Amino acid sequence: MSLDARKQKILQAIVRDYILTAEPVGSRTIARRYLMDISAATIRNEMADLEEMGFLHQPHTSAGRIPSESGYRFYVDNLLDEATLSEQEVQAIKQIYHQQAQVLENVIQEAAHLLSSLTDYMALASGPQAGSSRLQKLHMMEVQKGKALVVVVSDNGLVANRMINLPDDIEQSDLDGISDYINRNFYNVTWNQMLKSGILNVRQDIGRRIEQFDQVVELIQELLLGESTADIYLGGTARILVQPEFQDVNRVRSILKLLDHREAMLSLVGEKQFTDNVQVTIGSENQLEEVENCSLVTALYRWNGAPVGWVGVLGPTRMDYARAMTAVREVSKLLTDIFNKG
Amino acid sequence: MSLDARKQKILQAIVRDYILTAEPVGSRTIARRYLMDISAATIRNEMADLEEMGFLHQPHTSAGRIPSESGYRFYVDNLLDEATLSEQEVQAIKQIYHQQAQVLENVIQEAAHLLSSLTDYMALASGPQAGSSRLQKLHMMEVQKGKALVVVVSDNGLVANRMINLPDDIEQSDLDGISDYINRNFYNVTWNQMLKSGILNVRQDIGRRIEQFDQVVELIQELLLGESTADIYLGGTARILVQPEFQDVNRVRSILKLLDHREAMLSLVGEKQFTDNVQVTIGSENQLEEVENCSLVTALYRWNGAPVGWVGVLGPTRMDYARAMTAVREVSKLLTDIFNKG
DNA sequence: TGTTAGCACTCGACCTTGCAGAGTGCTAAC
DNA sequence: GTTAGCACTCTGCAAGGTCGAGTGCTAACA
Repeated sequence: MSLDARKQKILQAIVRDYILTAEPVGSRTIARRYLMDISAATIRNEMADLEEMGFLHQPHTSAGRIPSESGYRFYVDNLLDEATLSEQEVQAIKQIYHQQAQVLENVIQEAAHLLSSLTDYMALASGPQAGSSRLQKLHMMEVQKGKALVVVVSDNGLVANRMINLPDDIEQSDLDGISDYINRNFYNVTWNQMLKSGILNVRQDIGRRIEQFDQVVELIQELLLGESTADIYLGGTARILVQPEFQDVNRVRSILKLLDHREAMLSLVGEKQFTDNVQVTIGSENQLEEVENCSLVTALYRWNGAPVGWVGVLGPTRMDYARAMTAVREVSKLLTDIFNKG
Repeated sequence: MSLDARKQKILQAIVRDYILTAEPVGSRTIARRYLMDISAATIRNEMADLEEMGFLHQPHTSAGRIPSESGYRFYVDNLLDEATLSEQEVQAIKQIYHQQAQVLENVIQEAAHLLSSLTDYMALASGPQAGSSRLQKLHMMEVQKGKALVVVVSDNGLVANRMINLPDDIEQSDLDGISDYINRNFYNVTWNQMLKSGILNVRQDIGRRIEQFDQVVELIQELLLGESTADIYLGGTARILVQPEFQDVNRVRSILKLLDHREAMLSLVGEKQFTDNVQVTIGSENQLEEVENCSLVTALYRWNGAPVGWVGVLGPTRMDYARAMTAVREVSKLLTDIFNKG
């Protein structure tokens, strides 16, 4: 039994209506509201088929149908109409672009808020994490006797810093020597290349002089590999509570627990995502069971051409996918534009 | 009518029982469970008095009594017994202290998690914000042609950095000149003193050479005055949902909305708090209406003797104040210890 | 004068019952 | 292959009844 045109139309109608109302959809509703040229009885027959094929299910005998995860999946892959943003919404996006003083964190945070207000779901955004970027500059500055600040910059413009302790006999000139050495030998070099060309040897040479040189190496590694427990920005956490499926506190709890484990949130998106398309993960397609009745819509943003982070929304599986996808796409474009204009 | 010893005992019993059960407390319960030497009828009379005095109220005629905000206030100020932490809990605290690689953000985040798990409420912590600290060191490094990173360190060990654009004709040696000048003239100087001794003049001198010198000044100001929208760390957001008063989603919503406005969360604690004691704010004593049926227990932590940030828990007004206060006190001490040992 | 027992009363929580409405599956007719 | 009709199922809701916890008041007691 294949999904002929009529079945597809019916499935589409059911998904749309359910997204709108959050109530199980009956055959009569479909006949009246969406497909006035066929009767409810016919639709009932088709619905029975669709249920057997796994695209729908019934909460109980005398209720309407609800799309299953495969139902949503088919809808997203085949039946979706592009959504468009209103002129007003487009303006709201542009406003961020033209904003003053674009400090990295603020821009991403604003983007998350914007995305959440566009979709009415909870928005997530990762801070930029350079996958395998290159060392641009390292600097060590003595801040007070016995304490120095190490600052590392990558070619993507990311910055990391850490305070380290020094033995008493080290002076700023020694630090300059070390950072000069590193800058000369490892400029524009990735972490992997560093390993090969011997940053570990440097560690041995210098290790005697700076006990905590390990921390410097670690800092470089974290920055270049993007392995730091990078920042996650959230927007509209409270908005998910508006959705009728989250009226029950127990359902919300598992999502909120995620907020406590930001490293877990990074894993939500994972590494599969290296396409420019908007990605949709529906229900249990997500690895984390905390969000097994949620869907996630995400997209990458880029910095100097390379993907460095992502934005997305998390909502119920009964999500307005068309709208969410458009909003996520536009906001990710916005971030890419902002980061590449400077 | 004054609060004689017996009334105090009864109030104490009611608050304790209500904290425990979250159910309105009846006279019989008190007589049986707490004060077996007086009868329920007597307690009823006393309770009527306590209600008239504003320490209790009744949800409806035939229900028990619930402490009012003034009831909690009197309890916290006069009737509280010190709580103690279990050996196990003390160990958990010490564990953070002895942890490796104490990166600032991680330590504070861990502290928030710890505090939340100790109390079962939501924990908040501000990142260090130096109130009026002193410039320790400024460094400007050219990262690529036309782009420089400015790094500023305060005497509290706080670090801020920002990327600025440069005109083409500026080189690293020029940047060094400028930062040398600032370091020589403003070392160990507060923002207020800088204004007096003329950082604005410097701006005029140098302004011609670096268009974006404003941003450098702004960065210094933000760091020294602690006016940056500093980081707020949260722990156990999901835990508040366990409390019976937050079974209703609408009550949770207003709290979660706070999470979206981190600058508002800073204002929760505000400036009144410059004592070393643990501070308790009950219900509408809080400025923000979002938390009008919550209580907040906070304490400062210090860095080199100066108060730089705070930790606290947010829970229902029916909070185990004794325990919360002890936990908050210990965790704030922990942070102070950690920051001062290095 | 303060304390206590007893009693009538109140109110919410909970259960049962009955009904209306929405929706289905099946069958027979078109 | 499509449709109308019908019996059946299940939820949601409102009405009514009972139970139990708790109160305020009064009268008796120490």
